[in-house]
Amino acid sequence: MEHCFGLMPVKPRGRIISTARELFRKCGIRGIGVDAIAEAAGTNKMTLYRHFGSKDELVAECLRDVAREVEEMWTQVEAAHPGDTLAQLHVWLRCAADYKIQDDCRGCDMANAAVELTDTDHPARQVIEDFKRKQRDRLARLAREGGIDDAELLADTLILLLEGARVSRQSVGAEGPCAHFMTSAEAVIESFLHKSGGKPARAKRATETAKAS
Amino acid sequence: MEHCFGLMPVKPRGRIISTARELFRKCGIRGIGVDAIAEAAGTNKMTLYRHFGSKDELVAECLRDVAREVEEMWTQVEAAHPGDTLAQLHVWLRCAADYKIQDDCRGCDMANAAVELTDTDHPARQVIEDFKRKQRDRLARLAREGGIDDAELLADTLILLLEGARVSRQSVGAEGPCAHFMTSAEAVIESFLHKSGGKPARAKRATETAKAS
DNA sequence: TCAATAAGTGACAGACCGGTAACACCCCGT
DNA sequence: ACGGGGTGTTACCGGTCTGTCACTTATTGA
Repeated sequence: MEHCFGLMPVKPRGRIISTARELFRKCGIRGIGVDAIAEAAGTNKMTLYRHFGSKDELVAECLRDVAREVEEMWTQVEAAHPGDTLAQLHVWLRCAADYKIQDDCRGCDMANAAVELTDTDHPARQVIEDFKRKQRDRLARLAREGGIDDAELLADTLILLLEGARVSRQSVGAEGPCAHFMTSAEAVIESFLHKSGGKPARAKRATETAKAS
Repeated sequence: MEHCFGLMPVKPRGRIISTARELFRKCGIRGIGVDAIAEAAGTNKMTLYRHFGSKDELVAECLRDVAREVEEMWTQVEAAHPGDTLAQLHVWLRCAADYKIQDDCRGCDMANAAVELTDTDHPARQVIEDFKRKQRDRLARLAREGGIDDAELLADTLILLLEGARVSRQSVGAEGPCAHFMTSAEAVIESFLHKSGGKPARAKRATETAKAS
């Protein structure tokens, strides 16, 4: 019996990660077994264990893969609006909002894993924390360089809104509170801009100098 | 061997629900077995199944118990500030914020269950959706009666903030973005009050009364 | 070409899971 | 006193889970 892997990586390791991410998302981490993952990836359990050592390590590696993907997305966002940090912020929000539209959306892989993996010593924990912390710092920097006074507070508020939208979608669906995510976020940014008063011009230059480094 | 159940209900059924809620929260729904729950509740698996029929039904019943508890909390909040809906809103936020301070906080049971129970036909799904929908309507009503123009948007924004705070706490801990939840929420309410313009006199008074408590 | 490395196979261990059966017990109201 | 319902106990079923072993086959690079 021959398998047909569309855009799948050729090497087993890549296929396993790709398949595992998909199945973890669909069934939950505890809801799918390594055997099923290996079979869906067109390989077998032994090869999976030779590459990852344990299911927990596979989970951690999948989340590292997610982090890499998001990192790529960020470089694209920066390339699309070089120097204009506020525009980058808006594009980022738009990306997140669009992502939530998808039918099979199951929220944030990182946050879901944090909910499901109750063991605080799980190897994926560090990955999750690092990722979320980096995301927070990046957002705060964007806001700061965008000339917003209370940049940290804005960043945290936006993060809470996004995390909330993703988790709310799984509770009450796409027509629930998460439907207004974009409006909420834009309104929050607007109110912070008004608080900061009028110095967005200099802020823009500051961003460019920062990028030059 | 005698057990010592502090404030536990006397009847097995009550003890099972109470214990199950605690263990589901600590270990995750899929992370604890019915046998362990029954034993921790000072009874056995057979009694558990005679009362609930299946683990899935036990989960649903636990969430119904959560909903009952929150309902009680709401009646207390209303009793504390009768008629002053904005004050009720603030107290509700404060309760949620205080709850998140706890060390063993694992976020919202409902949302966590929605993340963990990937099967859309799970009996707990209906409980979750009903609960979240009711919560949303109640918040919107409070905001509307508090004289806020865009009451639905404010309600949804606050819900997203709260859900986000709860899930973020599990990813990056209490010192992450969720630490600013109260500040974020108050700022959002404030900006909505300003937008509403015309009739903030009554609303503003309500805010101050809430702060005074 | 040939050797080293990667990948596939089937079986198995040991644990745990949800759920059921049969039977003994104990308390409580009549 | 007695009868019945709620409860406790033990054993068991079939299934699934993670992880391992021994062995065969394919791939690759020198």
